[in-house]
Amino acid sequence: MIRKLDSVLLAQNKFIYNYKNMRWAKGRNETYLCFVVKRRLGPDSLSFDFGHLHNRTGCHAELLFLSYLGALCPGLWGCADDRNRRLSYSVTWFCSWSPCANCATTLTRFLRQTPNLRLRIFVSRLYFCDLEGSPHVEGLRDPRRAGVQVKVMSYKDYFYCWQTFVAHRLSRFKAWEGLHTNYVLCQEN
DNA sequence: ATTTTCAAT
Repeated sequence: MIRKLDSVLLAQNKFIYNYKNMRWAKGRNETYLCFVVKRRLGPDSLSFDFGHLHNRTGCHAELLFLSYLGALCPGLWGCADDRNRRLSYSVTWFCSWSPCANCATTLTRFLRQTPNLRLRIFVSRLYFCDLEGSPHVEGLRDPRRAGVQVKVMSYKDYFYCWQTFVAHRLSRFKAWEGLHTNYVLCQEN
C-alpha cells in the first residue's frame, strides 16, 4: 500500500477553496492538479504514484506536470526492457480549471508523440468557456480528438479526490451547496 | 442584471 506523509496531501480548506465548482470562482488565481500515475503491465495496471501540484507564475499546471513526467514515469521514453519495448503508463488528473487553448494544443501534440501514455482528464470548472467564441473551448475539444477522456468532475470524483489527495483524517467529504447543479451546467458545455 | 477565471502588486 502506498503511504505518504501528510505534507504531500492537500489541506482540506485548500482543496475545497480551489475545487469548488461555483459558477463565478472569484479569487481562484491558482490552478491545482491532483494526479494518479499507474503503470500498465499487460491487462493489469498498478498504482505507481500520486500527488498534486499547482501552477507557478508563467507556467500553467498542465505544462508543469509534463515537465515532471520523466521522473513520474520511468521508462516512458527510451527502451526500458530487454525486448526493446517502452513501458506504458496511464495518468488520471483532476484539475481545478479546464486547460486553456495553448495548453490543450501542447498537450495534444505531446500525447500524439507518446502513444504509450494514456491520459484521462477531469476538470472542476471550465476556464473562460462562457464567453462567446472563446478559444479555450478547445481546451476540452482538442485533447478529445487525440483520444483523451475529458470529463467534468461530479460528486463521486470529488469524493475520490478527497479520499486520495486530501489530509481528511477521519472526516468524510461533504458536498457544498450547488455541487450537482453546477456540475450539470458545466457538463452541458 | 451582474458577478468569475493558471494575477499583479
